[in-house]
Amino acid sequence: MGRAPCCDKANVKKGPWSPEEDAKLKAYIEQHGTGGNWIALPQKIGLKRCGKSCRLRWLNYLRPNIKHGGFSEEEDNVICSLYISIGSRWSIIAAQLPGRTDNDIKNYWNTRLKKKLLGKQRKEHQARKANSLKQEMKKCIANSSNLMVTCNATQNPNYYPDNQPPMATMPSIYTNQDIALNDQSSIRKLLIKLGGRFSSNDHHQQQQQSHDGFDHNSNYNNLHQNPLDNFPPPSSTTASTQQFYDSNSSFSQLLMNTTDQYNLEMTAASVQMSLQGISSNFQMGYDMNPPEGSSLEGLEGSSYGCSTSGPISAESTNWDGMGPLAYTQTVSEFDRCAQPDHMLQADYAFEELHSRYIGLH
DNA sequence: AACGCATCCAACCGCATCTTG
DNA sequence: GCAAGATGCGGTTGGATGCGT
Repeated sequence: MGRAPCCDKANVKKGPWSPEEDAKLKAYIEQHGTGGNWIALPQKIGLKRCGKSCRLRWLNYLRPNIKHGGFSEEEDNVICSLYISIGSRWSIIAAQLPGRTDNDIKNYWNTRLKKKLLGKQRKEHQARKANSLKQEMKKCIANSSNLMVTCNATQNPNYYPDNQPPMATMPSIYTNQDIALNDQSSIRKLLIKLGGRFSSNDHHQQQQQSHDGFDHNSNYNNLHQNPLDNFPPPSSTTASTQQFYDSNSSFSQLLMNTTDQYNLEMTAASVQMSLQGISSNFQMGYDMNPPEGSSLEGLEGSSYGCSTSGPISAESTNWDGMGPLAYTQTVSEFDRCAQPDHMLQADYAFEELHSRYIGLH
């Protein structure tokens, strides 16, 4: 048995409220209150409106002390901070901002604040990259390669358990200091939110032990405490993620469409991590073909890259100890990204690697 | 001036949760 | 404990408006 409609759909007025309707509703509620029954309210007043519509009109527009527009910088920060912490719980966010309604905040976020933050982040990133990254990355890759060829692939699953090789310098390209949210991790979380969340499958996958018996999750968990994990992902985001993946068989393929500059960054970051024996639950990206003479020679980059997952290891970084590869490695957390926004995802990928790197030192 | 496109935001819709009998 | 109705919430829609060409 289906639910009975809350009102007679055929006889209720829809669309914008007239000043007369507003006046009637306002006068009645100010004098009598809502009476605890919105459904019965329109009949009492003589309005041809659905009770839900009356409630919405009162809460979002007519009740006293409502503010519209003109969000301050401080309010922007509150909204962003809460969005990072609790997601799109607009009613909770609105409760922290007197005079603001959930609908108003939601509209403000969707139409302005989100774009403002994304625009700033991207603009800064691109400018910074244009100025300094090429030089730094060249140096970084050169250092990493020199170190890598000295590695012994027979060492333990962590690759460098006892004798840590010297570190090459990672470029510090993510500072985001003049965004309203000043700390990098907040921005990172925000970008994750903008892209999507872990699906339950993703999370489950992260909890699995790696095939080599090493507990890769310990590092993972330490570095990826996501305060949102306690909240189930919204169905729409999950669907969106799925839709995105349906049209992009793997993120790594998508990655190939981003800039060469980015591939360089990813490569450098991956190599650096492997040098440190950082054990992370990685998914191999779309890579180049295995080098000549490797036992994996003949495997196409795409088939290998898209099907392999696991920790950074001798196998994934050094191909039978033959030296560093110029492959691109992507993190499995990319599953979070729901929006086909290449640059944002690329930004986040490297930033994620960078965060892990920083987190371990 | 006219047209098309982008943006904004009030209002709607459907679903989940809460309340009541 | 259950069913029905009421309420609250968040995603989405579509009309109004602004802006560029």
